[in-house]
Amino acid sequence: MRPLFHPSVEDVTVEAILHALSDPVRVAIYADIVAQDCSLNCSNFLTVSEKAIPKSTLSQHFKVLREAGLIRGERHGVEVQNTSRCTEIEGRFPGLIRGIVNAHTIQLADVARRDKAASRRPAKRARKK
Amino acid sequence: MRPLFHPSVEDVTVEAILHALSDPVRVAIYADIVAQDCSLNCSNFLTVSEKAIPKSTLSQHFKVLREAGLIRGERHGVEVQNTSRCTEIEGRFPGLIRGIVNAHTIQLADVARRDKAASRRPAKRARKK
DNA sequence: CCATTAGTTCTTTAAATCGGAACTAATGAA
DNA sequence: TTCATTAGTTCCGATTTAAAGAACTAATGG
Repeated sequence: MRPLFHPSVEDVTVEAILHALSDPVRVAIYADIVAQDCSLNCSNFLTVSEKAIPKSTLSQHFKVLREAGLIRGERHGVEVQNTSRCTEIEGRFPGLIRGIVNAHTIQLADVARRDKAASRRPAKRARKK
Repeated sequence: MRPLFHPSVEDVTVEAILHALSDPVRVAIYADIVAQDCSLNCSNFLTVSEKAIPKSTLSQHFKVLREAGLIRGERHGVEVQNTSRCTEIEGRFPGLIRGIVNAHTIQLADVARRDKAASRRPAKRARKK
């Protein structure tokens, strides 16, 4: 089984990073990998935000993150261990990853706050047109 | 002629911002608008990096940037004046825009440096397969 | 050798993107 | 007013890209 492909840091592009992280499922995965700094296999993510995600889709998501240079995946027997490459990327694009992960955290908090407020409020009916 | 739609800052999402800026043409446009802090009409961008871009495509790009909350567009007679909303976004997601624009600048410099090095080097023929 | 587990690849279907052509709205000239 | 021009949008067909079920592969433990 041949090892997974990874671009070298100097081949990493801002566009690829932004594209990879512009998908809600992928940021969730990436944020998780960064948080526990490192290592999580694919199947740990079979559900993201209470929604089941087919593993073919998940496999593609990991591939996109890998090819954008955001994570490194090493096969260990039957499973792959993923680690974030954020120090490498920080070296080339200082502040980029931090800015994105931070923004994502803020947004998650905002959404949680809004949902909570909405559940305390009487059900708002659809606005008539 | 009705005014253009703009999301309020709290409705802006990280995903939409990253998606908007994951396109090379759109980052180029956005970086330009941010640089001259503000105002440029659509047709100033009919060519990006020596390549002509059809105006229907350009119109869509501006729409994506607008709806992501990155720029504000005001109609002045027949043309639209675009300004960046980066202070607003900075308020909600500190460091996000700076990180991205900065990374983009670094990448542009790297590409220029590489191209220059390549032009000084003898033409490298395609690797045989 | 077989069963199981973790991921990948293939294939079909659905959605997003690109760009040409036609259209609209504002402005200026005759 | 009417006509031409300019700036942008909208519509639509063609191409790209993404999603997910099914079939497949590779490693591991009986």
